[in-house]
Amino acid sequence: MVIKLYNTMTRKKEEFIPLKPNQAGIYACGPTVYNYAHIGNLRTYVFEDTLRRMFHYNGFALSHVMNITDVDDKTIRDSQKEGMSLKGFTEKYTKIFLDDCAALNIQQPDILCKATEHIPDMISLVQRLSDKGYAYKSGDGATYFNIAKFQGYGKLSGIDLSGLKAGARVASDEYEKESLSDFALWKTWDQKDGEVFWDSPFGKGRPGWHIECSAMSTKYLGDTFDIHAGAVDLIFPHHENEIAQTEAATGKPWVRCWMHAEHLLVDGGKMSKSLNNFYRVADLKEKGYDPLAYRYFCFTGHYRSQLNFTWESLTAAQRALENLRAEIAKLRSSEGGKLGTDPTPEGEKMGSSEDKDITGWKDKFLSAINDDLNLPQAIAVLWDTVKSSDLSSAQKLALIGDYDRVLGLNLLESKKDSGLPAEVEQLLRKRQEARTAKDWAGSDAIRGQILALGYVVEDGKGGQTVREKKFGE
RNA sequence: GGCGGCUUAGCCAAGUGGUAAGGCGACGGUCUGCAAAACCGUUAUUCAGCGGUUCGAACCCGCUAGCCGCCUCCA
Repeated sequence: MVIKLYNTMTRKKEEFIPLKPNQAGIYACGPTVYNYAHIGNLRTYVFEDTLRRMFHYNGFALSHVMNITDVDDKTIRDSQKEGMSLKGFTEKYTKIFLDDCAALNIQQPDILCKATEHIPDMISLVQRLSDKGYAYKSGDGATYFNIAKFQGYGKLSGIDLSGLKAGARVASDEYEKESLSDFALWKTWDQKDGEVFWDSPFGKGRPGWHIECSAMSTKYLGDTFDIHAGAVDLIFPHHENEIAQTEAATGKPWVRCWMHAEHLLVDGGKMSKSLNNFYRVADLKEKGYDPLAYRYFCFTGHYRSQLNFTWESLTAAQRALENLRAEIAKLRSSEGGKLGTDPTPEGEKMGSSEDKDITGWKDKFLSAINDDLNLPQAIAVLWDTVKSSDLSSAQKLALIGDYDRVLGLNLLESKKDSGLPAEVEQLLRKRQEARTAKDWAGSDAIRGQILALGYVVEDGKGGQTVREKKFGE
């Protein structure tokens, strides 16, 4: 089936045609590891994860590369503030970032590359630019890219350089550049950098911000590759500058499709520390939310739309996920346990005659995700499947397992049946006694005690049953 | 000032020319000692407002209002 993706460069949804059949090379801008990632950052990585999973679902082989920016102004500044070495400092935040990703079931890219481990690659790229006349050294020793020499600057962002002079933020104080728009390829060491520097033909210093992405993406994916992804704020100047320096160096078209995720808003506005609406995965956990509820929440809006985060909407997502799990548990029990924990682990054993009913459903799901990753639509297909009256429980479970290869919500992961706490068991016995004696007040009081322990008692025809309480119950 | 985007029920949101997906919530019914769960049913004659194109528009065009983002190191 055709895959359509929106390309920021052309501002259109286009059929995705890979450079090599059934293979895709993807470069995704990763984090600068100087602080904790917030949920807005993570939205972008959830998006990239679904992109990755969508390709796998379509049977593509993937080279998915992500960088870790572990040297820049902020990492240097804040590592000094925390009294740590740059390496120790960035490793700390890299680990936290990866843990957060794991909590959201974001799969690791095939190649995770650190800027500091690719300095020679960057130096040789700057050298090439220098040899071709695109770079110049300013009075302070830093090496800059000369934008005036590059045809087509601004083609991604649509920015008009002549209008930039009226811009609000133009830092003209720091360095001596020929043009305000020129950007650093190699920065000169200064005292504030302390121990952090590398020797290079351009002097002692460190790479500019953009050069790492050009150097590492072409190293691992070639001079031209399929997709470059990131969040919208990177369109300008980061990606614009990357294009300039990469295409200037190679003389070839670089990225075939640019994909950008929109921002997460909080209470209708930008997340900011001063508004105290700067949330981390740890904050969600602390409030009792399942991190995967945040993943589900991300799927309720399209990646190219701003999505408004509120606690109310996260709660809705949490409840929806719990309801989904409850439905799945019912499907399982109606299968009488004859299935294992995962009826079709790969979801690929379809196609046998009895499963022909489900290919129509699979097509619906595939159409949704192949249409520029329409996850809200895919979620709707999931619910329609769960509620369909035309499918058997086994078929539904097979489909859910299949969809979940893309959704990554661990829908078929069976909860370890850890059993009830002894305290709850005891209360249940006491409550049963009270009920036999028709002591309703006593029975209700014990129900309250059990609820306080996190369990809900329900009285059905076969007596009382317990389940874990739902969020907010 | 320049550029881009958004406005769909109480909330979160799909749909982008053929007559309003899905989730959450709410309400009514069945059941229950009461609840809960479950099941059944209800919940936008209408898509910010006005005008235009069209046999037909939430979807295309114009204007108005409101909101958001970017304009040199922010995902």
